[in-house]
Amino acid sequence: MGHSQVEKARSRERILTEAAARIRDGGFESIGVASLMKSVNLTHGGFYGHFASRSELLALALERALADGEANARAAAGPGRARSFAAIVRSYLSRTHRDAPKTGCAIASLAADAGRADIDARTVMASHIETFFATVATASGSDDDQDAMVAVSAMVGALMLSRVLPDARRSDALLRAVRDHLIQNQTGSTEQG
Amino acid sequence: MGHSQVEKARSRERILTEAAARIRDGGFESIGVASLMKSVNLTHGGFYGHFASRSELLALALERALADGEANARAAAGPGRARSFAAIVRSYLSRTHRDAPKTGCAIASLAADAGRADIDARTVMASHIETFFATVATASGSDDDQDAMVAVSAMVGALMLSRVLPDARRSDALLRAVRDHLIQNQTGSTEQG
DNA sequence: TGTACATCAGTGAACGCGCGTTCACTGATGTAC
DNA sequence: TGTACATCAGTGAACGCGCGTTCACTGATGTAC
Repeated sequence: MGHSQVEKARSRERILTEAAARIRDGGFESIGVASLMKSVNLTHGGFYGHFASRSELLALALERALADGEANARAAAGPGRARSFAAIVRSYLSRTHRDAPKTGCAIASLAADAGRADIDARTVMASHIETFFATVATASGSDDDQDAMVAVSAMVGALMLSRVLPDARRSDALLRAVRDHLIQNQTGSTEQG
Repeated sequence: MGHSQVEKARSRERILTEAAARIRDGGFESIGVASLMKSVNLTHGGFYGHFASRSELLALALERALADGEANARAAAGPGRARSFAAIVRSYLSRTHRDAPKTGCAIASLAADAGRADIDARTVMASHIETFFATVATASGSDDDQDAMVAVSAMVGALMLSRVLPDARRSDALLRAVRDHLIQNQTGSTEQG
């Protein structure tokens, strides 16, 4: 059993990573200290050597989840390549993304929870929402973010709704409809028929 | 203290109504049997005279919340008048709606929770999502619901995101951007510049 | 390099608390006569 | 209409359970000499 300082840092990392995945999958309430530690092969007592409280962990896990989702989006267009607006939309509204909330956009998974949370959580998520707006605005070559707001709202909404629909065909159809619409009416640039 | 059958039915109604408001405000986890009963001026023991379990109440409260939200939307355009697409969008993306989740659209409040829930909850919400698609399609005079899907996704996404943003000005700007965009590019009818 | 000791990451039993649920009870309701 | 009684809506104490948190302990780590 490892007890070195290096391993402690690794343990903390594993706890945080697991927590970030879990909150996206099942919401904040899905995290219990005991079960979280168990899934990382530690016992619950050790938790407090890493975090002051469950609440502190949740705050850190939210930041981690948001950063994770952003990093995933960044990687989506392929290594090194700049993301086009279409590439962002295609990966965000893919079945892959819909079916993997654990590793996906934390804004879509946790916006409702954040909306009910304290000002700190909302502020943290807000900065990531603004980043998303800016990223989309840039990708579509727009100077103001009005159209980016529309595109981001549609993407987040469609992803969330697609995760509710139990009929796979309808869920797919929803993703496809929003994807096609956004790509055809390239927000930010001139309207295309 | 009333104990008649009529009052029992009223009690049940008050519990359900309160629960439907609460889950939209704070999610399913915000409902505790004791505190729910207390806010309706009853004691926790009586709960089980009305519902078999907390879980049964939650299922009923979800249906009620979804129906409530829909009824509100139906009333939004004024009594008796058919809702135009623009009227739907304006009321859905109003600051009033954003600031009153308790009485607002349960899809926006609970989509993430539903996405994580069992098939029953997802099926119930799915039928209301489909109704929303159909309502918007009809209001915009379209025969297929592709464009309605886009509009609904954008509305739901924008409402949720607007509830996260702590800066009122940014939140307002988001609602306005999506509202204006949807109304200008009347989905379903011919594109307008 | 080897030994002695302090540190500290992780263990697991124990805690207090709040929760959903049960149940014996109370007293108003409503029916039978 | 009035009385006697059964019903049953609501009460509140008590339950078992799981949770977050604490803490005395263990044994590997890593430092001092």
